[in-house]
Amino acid sequence: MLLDMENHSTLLSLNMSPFNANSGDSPAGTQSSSPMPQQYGSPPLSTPYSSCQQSMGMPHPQTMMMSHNIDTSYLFSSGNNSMSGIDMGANYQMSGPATSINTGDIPDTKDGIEELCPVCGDKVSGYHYGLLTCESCKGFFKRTVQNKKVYTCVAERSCHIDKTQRKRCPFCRFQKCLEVGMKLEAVRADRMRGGRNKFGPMYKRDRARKLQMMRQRQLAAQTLRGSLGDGAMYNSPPGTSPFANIHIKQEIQIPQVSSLTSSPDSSPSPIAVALGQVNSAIVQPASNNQQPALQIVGVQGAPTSMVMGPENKLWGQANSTTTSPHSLSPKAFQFDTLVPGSSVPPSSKVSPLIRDFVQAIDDREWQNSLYGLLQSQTYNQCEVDLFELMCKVLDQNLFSQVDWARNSIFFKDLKVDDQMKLLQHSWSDMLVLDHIHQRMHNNLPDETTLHNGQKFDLLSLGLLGVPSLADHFNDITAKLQELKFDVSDYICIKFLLLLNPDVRGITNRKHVQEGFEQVQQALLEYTMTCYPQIQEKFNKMQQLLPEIHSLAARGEDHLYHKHCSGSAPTQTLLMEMLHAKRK
DNA sequence: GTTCAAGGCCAT
DNA sequence: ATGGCCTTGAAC
Repeated sequence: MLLDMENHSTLLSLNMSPFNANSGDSPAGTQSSSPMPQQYGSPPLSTPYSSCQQSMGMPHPQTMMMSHNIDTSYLFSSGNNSMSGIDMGANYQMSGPATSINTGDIPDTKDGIEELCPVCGDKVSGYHYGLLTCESCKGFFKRTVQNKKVYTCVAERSCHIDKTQRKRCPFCRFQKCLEVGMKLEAVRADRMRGGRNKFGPMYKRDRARKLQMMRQRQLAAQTLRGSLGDGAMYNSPPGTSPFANIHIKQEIQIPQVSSLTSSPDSSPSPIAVALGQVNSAIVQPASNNQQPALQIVGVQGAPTSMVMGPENKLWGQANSTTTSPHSLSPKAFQFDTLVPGSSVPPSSKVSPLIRDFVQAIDDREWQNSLYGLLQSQTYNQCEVDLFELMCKVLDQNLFSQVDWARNSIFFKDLKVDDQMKLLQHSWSDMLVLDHIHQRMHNNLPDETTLHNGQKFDLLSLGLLGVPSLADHFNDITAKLQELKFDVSDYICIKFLLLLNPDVRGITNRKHVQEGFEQVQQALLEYTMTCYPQIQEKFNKMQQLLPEIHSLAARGEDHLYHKHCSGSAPTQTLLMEMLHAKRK
């Protein structure tokens, strides 16, 4: 089940690859040696994070991996999502449009965009080491890398970094530089001056995107002005007008999963952790990414369902470039909130089992997580690898799925071994089914524009990255639509996929079988009672399961081969699932 | 020739 | 050590 240990060890180097300039395409082809000191590559695996006083100048590989760990641990948060502990200080201000709107000029990127440094919030002076930062953070980053500085945090490795306090803790400042995406490999080992590096085209594209976004905003503002009358928006107090002063305040709610790919050798496998194999302990989300992310505390029996804290801001409303999540209620499908004409049957006709199933669905959370991840992953990034991003989203969905399962009736009573086997067998089917559900019942679009302007193909999530499966996917969706496939059907089918008594090696097959049959019975009664006009709805739905399975299996193959060719992130739950099935 | 993101310099 | 300003030089 666990990934091979050798994978774990290669992982360290793999994980460092973005920062290791020894690859063939180092900037300007000049990098001849890693700027990192030795301990960078050989972390003390046995005592990770043991002390913040530990002298560690350059970020430890493990601190770079914290995202993964946080991500794992979020499954175990008990209603106290502390992701807000990651304070990116991320003011991404675009005040340019205000000027341009007033003057009617089309701004250029230099005058039009006034962004704040993602590290400290100071004024940006240009692109430095991969992204727009201020002059001081540029210099700080350069000095740190060039001189192989070793910093220590005297506090909790979570110091707030802003313009006035950035000098206080270089350790945390450098951590933040890395978090926001400053690139080590852009610092030249040979100190050659001048010229351009491989990031040049990226900066150019980023500039073009920003310009385009500004123009779109300006257009929108002009349209709005036209419809509201000229004075309308200028009379608003600062910050209240939709366009006069556009602030895109970003709060990272889902940790970046860019380092989702790694964990120390000694750590349990993602799925084992996710399932709570670790002494049934609750793993608390790290309050910030500087700390041991997988803190195992000895709290037993605490609630483990994940509830977004109120501090988790949704996808920025001001962000006009990204499709907003649909207005979903916290629990999107409550039978009692039935509206006339809705396809959801009245609660009186629904068995308590199904009612409970449906009420446990939280689609708003699903979409928040999705858009939150897309947001955090593209934060101040000129361009991201869309396939890699898709894998990260799938991985996150997988974590959510494990979390859902482990809190679900029938499943939660099983031993972890059985749970693993069931999940290994059904995860991809369930991912596909989830996507069908999000698309059918929550109008999930097939595409969204990321914060950096790139288009992200949401449908590819449902296709597990295989575009050619779109027809098959649409065909299945159409058939389900004909059957008036509703939310109750969805969740029951999901349980049937999960509680598959035919999975090999299940020790407590009887319990799985009982659960399966109870859900089957409930679904059968439900379809007969609520959809008597649809002949054989139950059977027809069941007949579609092999089709979903075949689609998912093709997606799995594709992902597996991408992984084997080195194109997919490693050491993710997703990849572990792919490997598990092939063992 | 111009641009602009690298590295360097030096007052603080 | 910091950070504002200067110099450099490949890409355009």
